[in-house]
Amino acid sequence: MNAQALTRQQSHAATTARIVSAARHLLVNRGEVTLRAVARELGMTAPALYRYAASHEDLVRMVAIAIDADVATRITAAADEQPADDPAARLIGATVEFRQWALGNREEFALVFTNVDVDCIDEVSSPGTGMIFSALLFALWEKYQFPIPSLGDLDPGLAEILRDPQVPADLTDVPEEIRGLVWILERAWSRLYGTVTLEVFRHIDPRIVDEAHLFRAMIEDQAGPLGLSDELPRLRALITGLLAR
Amino acid sequence: MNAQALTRQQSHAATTARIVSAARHLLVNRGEVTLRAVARELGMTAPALYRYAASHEDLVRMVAIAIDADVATRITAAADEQPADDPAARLIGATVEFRQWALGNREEFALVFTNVDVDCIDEVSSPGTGMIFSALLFALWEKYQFPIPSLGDLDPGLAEILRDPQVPADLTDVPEEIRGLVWILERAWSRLYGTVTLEVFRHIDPRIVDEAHLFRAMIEDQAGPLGLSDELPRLRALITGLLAR
DNA sequence: GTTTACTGTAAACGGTGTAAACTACTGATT
DNA sequence: AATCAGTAGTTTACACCGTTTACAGTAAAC
Repeated sequence: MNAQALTRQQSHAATTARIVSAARHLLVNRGEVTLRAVARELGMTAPALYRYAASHEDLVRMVAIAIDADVATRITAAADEQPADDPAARLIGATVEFRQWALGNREEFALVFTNVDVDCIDEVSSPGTGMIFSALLFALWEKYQFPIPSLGDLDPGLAEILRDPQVPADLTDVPEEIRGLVWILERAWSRLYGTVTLEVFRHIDPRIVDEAHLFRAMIEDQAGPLGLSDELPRLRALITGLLAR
Repeated sequence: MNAQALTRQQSHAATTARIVSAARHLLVNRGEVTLRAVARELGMTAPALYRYAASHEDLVRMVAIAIDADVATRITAAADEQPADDPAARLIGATVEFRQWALGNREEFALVFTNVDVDCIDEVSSPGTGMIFSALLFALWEKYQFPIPSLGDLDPGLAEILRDPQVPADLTDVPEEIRGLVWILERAWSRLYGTVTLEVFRHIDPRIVDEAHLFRAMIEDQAGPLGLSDELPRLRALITGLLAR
């Protein structure tokens, strides 16, 4: 019973995957996702898709989740390209990969990261982008021991939030002294997210985007607080190499 | 002849304004702009709109331009609420106003500032958001004379871009020593834009958005480089007052 | 006073999301 | 192994969308 029942829902999952894949393909190529176009791509009719998605909005949400998982995979792979004992290079690798992916896939980036409607992504069980950067930053701290603000020095309301963070779920069961790391994480993420979004939507001189001046400046800004001042020349070269690909 | 000819194109401009207004109303309330809904709002039929907009995309672009002009007006008004001889307060006022407007009008913000298609806004003749902040920052420098990076110290490619900037057009005919101010402007704008976008799209703990912790931290980050360290306590209070409204 | 240009309508075409009814098929139950 | 139920798909239909075409009225231009 189990084997065949699995076969059934496996086939369901398989065509679901094909649907999402076709939808992503359409998003990238045509710039929009249409139920009928997706169905056409699979040799089906549009109403058939309602066996797999409750609505068009639901399908788009599935696409967004798939993209999110994809970028998470890419970022992780980029970090793993660097030595395991070099958390600075790993963080840089993931950061550059995120930026390059965003610039190369503007529609997908816009769907996942600057969308008013689709926001149920954070609830997904798989480790999202935020959690990956969280882990990379934690590894960086373990090696470099850069200063972490004490929760007592921060605004009381902010400290309370940091004691019970929502997004980076893998920082639970972490001692009080390190909770300030969450604040550093949020601020670093805001800088990366903000810079990449600005670049993607071109609200700045395009030449600055092309030559990545702002992106580099953003990273170098953060090197000091993250204890990476001494590593900067080496990391600069690493960034140049990664950007050149 | 002139008076009546003006009357004609004035009426054209008037109904154009009514169309754009109705479209903005629909964008805010229904979350989308359709030609038929706009026409219904004005007691017309959809094809009539083609006398005023070449296409649906064109109409959306007109809406985006109207929103951009609106936010420019609001920001300018917010700056003018502060004393003319207090450029720090004026910059803070405009910055807070921009953030509050963005959080209160997410659809409109998304249309103008995080849109892949609509990008012809920069070409508009009226002074856009970027130019307003540019003027405010220049006034700030005139009073506080904070250090400006020399173009020679920067990356040569970057220096060349800064000598011939595209976006802030009112910085032409400005001496070489001040051209580094453009770089400061771009970086400050990237931080404001990035923080606000992150807050609008809620890619961070919502409580941090509600209590504006990240927004305040972003501003305080920039106080030092902008020569405002001594003014910080006073500006902090100003921000609190502006946010409370 | 005639002509011209502008502003609007009506009808229609193809495309969209979605609901309902219906038909095969196929995996699970007996 | 035969039956049954639910799954996956189609067909049809509806309301809405952007857009084009042809046409009518009306105000301006000469």
